[in-house]
Amino acid sequence: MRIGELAARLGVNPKTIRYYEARGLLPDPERLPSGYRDYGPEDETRLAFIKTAQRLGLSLDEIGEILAFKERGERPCSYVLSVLDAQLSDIDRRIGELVRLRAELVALKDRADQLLTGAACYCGIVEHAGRISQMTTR
Amino acid sequence: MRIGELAARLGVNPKTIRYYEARGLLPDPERLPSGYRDYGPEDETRLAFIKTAQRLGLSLDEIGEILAFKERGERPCSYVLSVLDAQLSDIDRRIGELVRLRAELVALKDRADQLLTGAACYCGIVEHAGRISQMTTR
DNA sequence: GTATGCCTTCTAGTTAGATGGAATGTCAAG
DNA sequence: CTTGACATTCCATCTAACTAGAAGGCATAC
Repeated sequence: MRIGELAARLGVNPKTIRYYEARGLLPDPERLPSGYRDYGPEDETRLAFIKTAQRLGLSLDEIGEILAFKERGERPCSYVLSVLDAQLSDIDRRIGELVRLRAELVALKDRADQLLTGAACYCGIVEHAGRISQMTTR
Repeated sequence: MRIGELAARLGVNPKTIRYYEARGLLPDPERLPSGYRDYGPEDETRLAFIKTAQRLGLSLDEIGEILAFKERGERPCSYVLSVLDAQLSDIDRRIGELVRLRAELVALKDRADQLLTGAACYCGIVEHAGRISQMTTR
């Protein structure tokens, strides 16, 4: 598959894919006789992984380290292990924080549900609807 | 407490606090006779919330909406509720993804532990130690 | 009484991550 | 055989979120 199709499947800009390649996050792809990049399903998997990890707050550098490590068949050094450990405990902390934030939002919503008796109402926030919908659909 | 102390407690730059104030994330604080900003514990709580939410991937705009909503005593409109719902389901999705990523990292680490028999070893990644430690200590 | 901290406003630079545009080349359909 | 969608590279620009510096002035601490 060519870059446009891969980009469309994952909902990213083709430029972003070339950018990731330049940053070493994606391997140099096969090329068609025409010189076009030719991607397979494993590239799609890898790109999806990058996007997911990114949503979770990992930087491209961190994601690159994880990917490099996944590829490396050789013996890892203890330094690499410690990086991995650090990432793990970081993730644990984040899960905890997310759970707490979730609880807070739920409480907020419960309070809101009680206040809302059914009829539509007007409030200042709606005037920002444009900005908010941009915000929530990105 | 003045801006410097608040900044130090939370580990942020004083400039960042003024920046948040300018963005409307923090309320205009009380002022000392001297004109200095005077913060109380509730400001610290709020700033800590901002920083946590940010680590979890929310943008300053999103955080602002949540905070504005928390403050608003009046009846929320159903639009606001739907924004809150969207944020909640987003958070649920992220928790799930984090748990999966965690499992993946654990598997990776287990494989690594097996390979590592005890002695130190050299590997290419160590040559990037500078970059990595920058990365993991940020 | 002199550092050091904070105030204001303004301007400008930084980083990460991505995106846009120009100039040029390739491919598939009609 | 041309037209429009896509590809290439290179360079430049954009956004979010800071962060820094300067100018000029008052405040507080040792």
